[in-house]
Amino acid sequence: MTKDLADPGTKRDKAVAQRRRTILDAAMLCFIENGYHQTGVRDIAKRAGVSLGNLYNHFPGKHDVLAEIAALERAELTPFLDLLAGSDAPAKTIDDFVAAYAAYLGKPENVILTIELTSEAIRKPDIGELFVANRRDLTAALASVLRQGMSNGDFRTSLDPDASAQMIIELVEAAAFRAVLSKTTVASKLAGLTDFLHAAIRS
Amino acid sequence: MTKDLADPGTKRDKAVAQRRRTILDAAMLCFIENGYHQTGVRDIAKRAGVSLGNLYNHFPGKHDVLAEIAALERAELTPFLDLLAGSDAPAKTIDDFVAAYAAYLGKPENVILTIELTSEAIRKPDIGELFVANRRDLTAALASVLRQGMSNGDFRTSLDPDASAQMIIELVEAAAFRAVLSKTTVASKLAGLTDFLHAAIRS
DNA sequence: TTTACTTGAACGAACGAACGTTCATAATAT
DNA sequence: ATATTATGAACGTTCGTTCGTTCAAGTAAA
Repeated sequence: MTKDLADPGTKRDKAVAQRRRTILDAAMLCFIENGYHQTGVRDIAKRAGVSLGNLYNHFPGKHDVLAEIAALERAELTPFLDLLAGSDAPAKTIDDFVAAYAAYLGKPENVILTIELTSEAIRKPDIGELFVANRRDLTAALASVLRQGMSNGDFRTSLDPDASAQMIIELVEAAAFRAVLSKTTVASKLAGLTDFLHAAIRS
Repeated sequence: MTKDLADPGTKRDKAVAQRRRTILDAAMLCFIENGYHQTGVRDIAKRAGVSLGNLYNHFPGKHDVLAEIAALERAELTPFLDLLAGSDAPAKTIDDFVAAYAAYLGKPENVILTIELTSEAIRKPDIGELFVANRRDLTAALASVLRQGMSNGDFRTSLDPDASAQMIIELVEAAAFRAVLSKTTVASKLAGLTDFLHAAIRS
């Protein structure tokens, strides 16, 4: 029998959960600063204030640390999913979403972590699946708003809502990525983006 | 005095140039298959059929091999630059470009190499600069076509040609990347992309 | 409440493998 | 004869992981 789901958790269990979280946070910072492959397990342990051996009591290996971070990233999406789910004015919701998502990706660390995960996702199937799952949720929510807007006349009815949802997300992400590389801001690209976007989807 | 530019090249010089190229090709394949950090210098040397020490006669180090590959990638863009430069029918040229670029990125190895360079570009300034330089050329050529189309009535005059050029390129690249991760084809996404694009830019 | 027993978190030395790079030496072209 | 290229052993470092051990918290019997 495994642990009861309603288990309040002993003092020890809570401490363990906190340690795990500490390690993950430290790993995130390391990966952002120096990249996954340039980060050693010792670096993570040191930053987390945990011994090398103990890290291996909490995680099977380095890869699993990254995988757990990738899973954690899913939680970051909930604000955006909520924003999209509670829509009653599709055109405005899309604008709000684009602005909010751009603001989120305006923090370079978020972009860098995404890129770090991206390049691992190519060759690590488990991370790849998490990656596409995250994207699927966001795309579905956005497509739903697009469909609403197609019904109420906000958007052109010839729109392919699923494909368009993908592209809207990608436009924001690409702008954010470009901002990181060229050391400018996403905000400066937002006007051009929304103009382009309005023309693409509005009726 | 360095080597004369008009130097016809001795037999030896040519052989050396070929060796260099052989090594670069081998390195490219390694980086595509296993990623930059997962590839050892020995892997490159072995694949190129060259001794480990000799590789260091041709390149100062591993990083320089990647940097040279990044520089080489610039040459890959010339067909697209030519296509865009020789435009007399902007609307058609854009469609042709999108189709051609999508076809190029339809080969997963091109996408993977780009991602590999991308994630290095974040922390290696020299590669980052090559990266943005490549993109600047392509964007400029595409923006020029957009401007033509704005004059001749193909495209809406409210268009921001530079920002739009960026976004067109990014839409194709994002679709290609997504195709790699989800193991589908770029071709299947091309219809939705061009529809979205036409709505965004045409008058 | 005190006792003996169990559990697993914490630790860092140690392991073998692989890393990027250097170098003395051998081969070869000019 | 000379200059350059080719070679692979060797270097020192770092990698991810394993291991035996210590010790504190949890459990249950007395």
